[in-house]
Amino acid sequence: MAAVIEQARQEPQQPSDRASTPVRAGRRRSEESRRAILTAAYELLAEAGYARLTVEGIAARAGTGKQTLYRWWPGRADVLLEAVTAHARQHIPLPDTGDHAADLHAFLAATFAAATPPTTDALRALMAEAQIDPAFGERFHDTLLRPRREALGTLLARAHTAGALAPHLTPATATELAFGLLWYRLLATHEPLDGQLATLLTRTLLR
Amino acid sequence: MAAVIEQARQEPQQPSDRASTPVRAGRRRSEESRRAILTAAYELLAEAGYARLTVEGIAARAGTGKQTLYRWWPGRADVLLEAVTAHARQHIPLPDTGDHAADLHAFLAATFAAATPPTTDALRALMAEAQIDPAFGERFHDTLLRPRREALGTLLARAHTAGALAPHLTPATATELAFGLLWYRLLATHEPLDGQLATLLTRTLLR
Amino acid sequence: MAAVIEQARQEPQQPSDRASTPVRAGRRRSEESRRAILTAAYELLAEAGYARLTVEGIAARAGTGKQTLYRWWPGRADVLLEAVTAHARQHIPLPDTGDHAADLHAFLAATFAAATPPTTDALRALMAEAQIDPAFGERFHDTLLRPRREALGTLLARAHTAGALAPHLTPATATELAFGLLWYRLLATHEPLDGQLATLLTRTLLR
Amino acid sequence: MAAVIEQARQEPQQPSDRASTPVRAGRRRSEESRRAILTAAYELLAEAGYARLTVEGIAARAGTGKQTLYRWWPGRADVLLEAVTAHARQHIPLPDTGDHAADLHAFLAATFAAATPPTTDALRALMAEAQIDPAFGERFHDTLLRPRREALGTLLARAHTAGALAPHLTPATATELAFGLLWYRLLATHEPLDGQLATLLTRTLLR
DNA sequence: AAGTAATCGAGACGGTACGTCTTGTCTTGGA
DNA sequence: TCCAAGACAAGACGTACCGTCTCGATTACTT
Repeated sequence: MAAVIEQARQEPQQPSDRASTPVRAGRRRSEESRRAILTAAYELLAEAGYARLTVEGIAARAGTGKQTLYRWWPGRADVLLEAVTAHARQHIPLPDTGDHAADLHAFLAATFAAATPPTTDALRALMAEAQIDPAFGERFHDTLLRPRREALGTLLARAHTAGALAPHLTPATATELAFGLLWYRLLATHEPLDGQLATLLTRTLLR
Repeated sequence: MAAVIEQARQEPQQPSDRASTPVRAGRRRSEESRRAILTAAYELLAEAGYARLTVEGIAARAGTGKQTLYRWWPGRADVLLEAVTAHARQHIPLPDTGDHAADLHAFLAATFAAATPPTTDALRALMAEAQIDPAFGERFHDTLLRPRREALGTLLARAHTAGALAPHLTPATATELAFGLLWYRLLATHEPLDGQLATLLTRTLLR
Repeated sequence: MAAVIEQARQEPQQPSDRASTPVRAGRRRSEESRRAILTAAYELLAEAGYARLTVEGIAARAGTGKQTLYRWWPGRADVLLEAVTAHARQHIPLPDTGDHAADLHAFLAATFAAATPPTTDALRALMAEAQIDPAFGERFHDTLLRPRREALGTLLARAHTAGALAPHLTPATATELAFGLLWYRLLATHEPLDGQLATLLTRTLLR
Repeated sequence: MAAVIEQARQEPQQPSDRASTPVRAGRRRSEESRRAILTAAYELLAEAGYARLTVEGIAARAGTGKQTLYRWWPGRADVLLEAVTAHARQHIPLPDTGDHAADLHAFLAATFAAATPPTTDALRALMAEAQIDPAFGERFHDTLLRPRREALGTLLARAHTAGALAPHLTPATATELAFGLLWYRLLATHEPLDGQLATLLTRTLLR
């Protein structure tokens, strides 16, 4: 868990940066506190669930003040979002081998592989919060949902151009079918997502 | 809105009944309060969103005490669930004309037609709450999700038996694809669900 | 300590009453919580001093919620004020024997006797808060200071009418001299107030 | 206001000095920051009252860092104390003309004259803080209260030696009566202190 | 008609977390 | 060594709701 989060921030990503003044006075943001908060949030979510995940609890577990959390994130959901995106970054490549079916299958398999127990809890919480807090919903969309949707859309557009897409489907709807299935399993049935399902989806979406 | 809710309870449905003692002494449940609470919850959701929908607010708007709400529902989400199911009941028939494609299309079109603005807000809130409160999640599942999934499953099983299902698909996965698309649009993209989409789905899921 | 506070409220005094509606619905104010809060405040003041006397601490010690305190008092200072006035009520009679010197001495001696260690801490805190929060200052004035000033003023007015007041003095200034000495000792020198001082004041203020 | 404070520091007074090393390396204390802090504190007190006078507010108004304030003063009260003593220094002479009544009256009149609106707010705040923070109370006592009490004590001791004190009074109690009246007016009644009152006090304390 | 029993609106209760504010300390880069 | 800037841990503030618990009043069924 900690290991995962420590990997984030390799490239100076500045997830919630403030200004662009090149030289600034004053103490700099504590990278240690940032990581402690992300880790604490992730751990507490696993232990107690999102309903009992509180800003106070995160700060206490992380050994920081609440103000430090509020200074850098709007609330608990954004902390979780950063933790998840930091984690998920490496796992979503965009294969382009020329074999559309292989590419699609690889993408789906990688996506499904990233949606496993520690992360699924966070994803479900984030999607829930996105419904409740529209402002967070937009950030969630921009940060997590859209990039993945666009990646798959690009992949499927290539297939479409090559005439490989199943009849009647557009890249957009095919994307929605794929992610719809993913999220429906996460949110509604809680069934696992495996390679077999990736195969089935590949066959259904392509000719 | 109020009209919709007033229609519910035609058959004595006892949404959250207590015991089965046939005759009991004492004052009987106030139907007026029940309706006022359902209406107030629905209105407040539309006005302020789920984040600001509170038990206190509902009771105040309905002109009842909080205890009256807690006596008959576990919490705000269950009030909303009853309001939605009362509304949605009439709209989900299970057509069986022999024409699988027509049946499926009719089912999907009816389902999509029910998922329109006043209701979609409630559905999104309910799905969110189901992620946060697992106990409610089960009730949500049993009351709303499963019945619809089973209806579509039955319909698609008939098609499957007749060999009309698209290759590789089982009735279960086809159901997930359909509802996955529905919920993905509700939760993630907020795009409308129209008859055209029902046609596309029908063509994709059937041969 | 507790004993003192329990004596308060003998006559239904209703220190911070709300409305005058004779019949009210709803649960009634908990006398137990009220007493627990007054006692907790008094004890914590003695143990930790006014600087560390917090609303949270009082509520925690009293075993009540913070809201219960805020429902009935504006803040910690008003709790202390009620505790002190409940305590001090019995100790301030207004003697009228005809012997002005004896009356004055009795009044001062009783006043000084009430200003002893457990109470003095509270009085100093109240006077301090009165300087910092003008709104509380007015309540402090109306509840505690003025009644005592008026009592002594009445006593000294009788002496004045009988020509017993020291030359140049009015009842008002004589009152200010007496209470000025009292408060100066409480706030500035922390010297004790004894019967000897009452005698000296009596001789100085009367002929 | 600013003018008053700028006059302070004529003799190098070092209000809260550190060590006695005569010559030290490094940047020297900024007299500009010191004055800005004193002025800002005084202004903010007048504008917002002691309750809203914060270290952060003072530093922001003064254009300094908080650390600069904490480096030279223990807290906001000590800043105010320095501002007041700087102001009050010139106004309290110790007359000795041989005419005890004239001397006393002059002393009282000068003292009362110094206790006027801009300063009274600070005095009331200081006396309040002295009750709440005992450590500051001692500094307040040593810096402001005792010197004045000793001055008046000295004056009255001369009168006592000459047999001019009112019967039963000692220089100490007479001093307490005078300052008690002063502070009671400042803290409790907020009535002004005028020359007439000085006359009355002179007549009461002397034969 | 009297008694019993459950519901109702009202609202106080003990809790918990919120998001903000301020404290006093620490860490920067510059003077 | 000091300074302005500003992040930090800590902790209290006053508020908002939660779900529970009295209350007196009302409404039904049972005797």
